[in-house]
Amino acid sequence: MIGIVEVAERAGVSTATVSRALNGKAHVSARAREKVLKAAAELGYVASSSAYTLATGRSKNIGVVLPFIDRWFFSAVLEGIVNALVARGYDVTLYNLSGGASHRKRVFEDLVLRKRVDGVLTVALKLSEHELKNLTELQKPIVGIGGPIPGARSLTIDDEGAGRLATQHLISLGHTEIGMISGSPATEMDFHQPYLRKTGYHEALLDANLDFHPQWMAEADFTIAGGYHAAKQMLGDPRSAPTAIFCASDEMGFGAIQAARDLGYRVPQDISVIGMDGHPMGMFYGLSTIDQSTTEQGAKGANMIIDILESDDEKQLRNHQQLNIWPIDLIVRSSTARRSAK
Amino acid sequence: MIGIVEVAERAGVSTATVSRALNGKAHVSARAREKVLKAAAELGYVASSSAYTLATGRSKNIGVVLPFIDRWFFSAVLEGIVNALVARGYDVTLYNLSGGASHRKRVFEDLVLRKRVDGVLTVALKLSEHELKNLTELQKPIVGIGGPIPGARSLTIDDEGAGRLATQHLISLGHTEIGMISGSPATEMDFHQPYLRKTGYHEALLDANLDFHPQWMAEADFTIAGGYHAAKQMLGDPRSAPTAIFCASDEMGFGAIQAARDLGYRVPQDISVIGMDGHPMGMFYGLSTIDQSTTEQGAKGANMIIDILESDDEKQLRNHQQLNIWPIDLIVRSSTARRSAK
DNA sequence: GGGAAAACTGTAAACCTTTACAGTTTTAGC
DNA sequence: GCTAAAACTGTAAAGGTTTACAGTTTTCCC
Repeated sequence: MIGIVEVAERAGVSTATVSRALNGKAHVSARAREKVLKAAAELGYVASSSAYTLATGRSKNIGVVLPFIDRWFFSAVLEGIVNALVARGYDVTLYNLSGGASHRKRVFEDLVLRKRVDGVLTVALKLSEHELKNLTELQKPIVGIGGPIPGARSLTIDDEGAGRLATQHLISLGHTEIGMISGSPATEMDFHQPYLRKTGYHEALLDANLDFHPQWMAEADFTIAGGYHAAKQMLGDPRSAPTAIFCASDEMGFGAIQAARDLGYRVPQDISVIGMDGHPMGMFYGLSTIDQSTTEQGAKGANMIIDILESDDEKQLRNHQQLNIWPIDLIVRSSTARRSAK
Repeated sequence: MIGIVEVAERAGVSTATVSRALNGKAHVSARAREKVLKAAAELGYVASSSAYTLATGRSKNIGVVLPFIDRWFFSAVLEGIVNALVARGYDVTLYNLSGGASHRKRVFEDLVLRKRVDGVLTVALKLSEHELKNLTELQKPIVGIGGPIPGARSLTIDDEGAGRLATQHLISLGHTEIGMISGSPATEMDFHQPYLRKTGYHEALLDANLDFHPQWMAEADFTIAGGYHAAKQMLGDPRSAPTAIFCASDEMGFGAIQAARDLGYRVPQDISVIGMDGHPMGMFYGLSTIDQSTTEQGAKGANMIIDILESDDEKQLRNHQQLNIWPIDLIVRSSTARRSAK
């Protein structure tokens, strides 16, 4: 086992100097620094991170908490987060919450508090007051990606505006009977997105003086299967079927397109579908969408938290409400078209 | 800041007893244990993981190294890994290798060696001899998921058998002109899968006495876009177009179906397509496939490494070649059908 | 060349736990 | 009730780093 003392001996200096040299601190002569670097390289020395953490109280490790990993949105955010954090010399420890309430409690009280992480990044998560308090008390910065966290910093798109924009796109194509497949509010892990996107949809209809019928509103779970079943239900009754559907996620959009085809509809001649998120498969299925450059958003969130941690201003560490709005783009493809005469 | 001494004081015992009680060790009276548990709960005490690691040499943390996060296969494996590890009380630290060679070197030499992890799980990764040596020297167990690691344990499907099975399925439907879209061997991060699956394909053709033409073999990068372009090229020339295609991943299968449709082919009447992996979208696009229950495979790999770590047998920690074969399933859907008369 | 200031370096304490070892109490058997 | 053994408990060292503080060397200016 080779530690800092071995390096110190080989370089002919004290451990303090080795530490200073290796961490790029001031008060080390150029000659000493060079000797240390050489000795460390020759011995292949790497400081023990647990000893470092114990001595400094910093772990150079960020905890990322998300409800799912294998759904596209989350894995895309995670990709952005991990790359950005590694680029800045931080590790990332992953916590996922699909294990139920007791598991969730354990994650927050046990793991997160073990001084393992310097900060916490949550993705599309609603924290309970208790959880937030836990984190806040420890003076660990929290940044929420994909939805506002009351009392903490967050980075999120304007979900209401996104819902409005998608709906307005359909209206501008002449559609007057517009359905929506939204997320179910029951899903405990998510935010107000379902609600906010729905609000945007309603507002756009209202602004355009369009009718709204309850059968044009369905709830699903953000998956292809969910979108498929919801769309089939909505489009199955020819008396009330809308001519366009706004889906609160691209996956649900894929499902909706498939359901429409299975029912004999042509997309977009008979029915227009617009999704949301910017899933890479969208390009291949021609799905119009609201793009939110998910991976870049993850990277931005990661950089936000490191900026806070590395700020000289101690006060930065304290959490406080702050809302950063991330821009979105309307991408028009071949799943939306002008309403055809019935 | 509340530490073990505060708990000891409150419980009226020594820190040694607190430690033993909290870690479920023997040699603690029922009464003492109860007092400690009560005090710890009241104070909300959680042991510092860095101090724990420093004292014991164990981090209760597994490093997971993968080439991508936002591609389905990898995120599905990761989901399985994380859930299994958390269930057994381990954290997971993520390393991804999309940052190029220098980044890769840093991951292996720097981060992995900082005593941060008790073991390493690699996904579809080929380790250099140097990297393997680094890990082996530290007596840290390594388990490779999705491809054999020479000199270490691995959990993988029989890729050659999978290629043979997919091809035989097409042959059994009467196809005689069968193309394949395989991975490119250039992609440094992956394994022999491209090669092995291709071998299985060739063997099946040989066994059935079928011809093979070079234009029936294309290489792509495992993405939808890659599969799309490769299939378009292969199917574009009516003189040499095959009547069935085996794609080495479901994503490429999706792309191939789309390309076929864009060229005016009907699937499966004019052309059969079979993919591989078991992507959840396959169900919606009716893609026949070879399923390898990816998430469960991740969980199994995670459990393998913990079993090694928690084994009483010290020798277990040493790495040695060991190949565990994971079973696969042929799933027939609506993208493959009997060859129709031309 | 002398002195003060600046720059550098080393010693040792601190970070918080686990655990070997030694010491104490309880149990069990006669 | 005594003794030996078993069970429990506490003290203190160890784990590997960072850093405050004190001590040493160098620099710079007159």
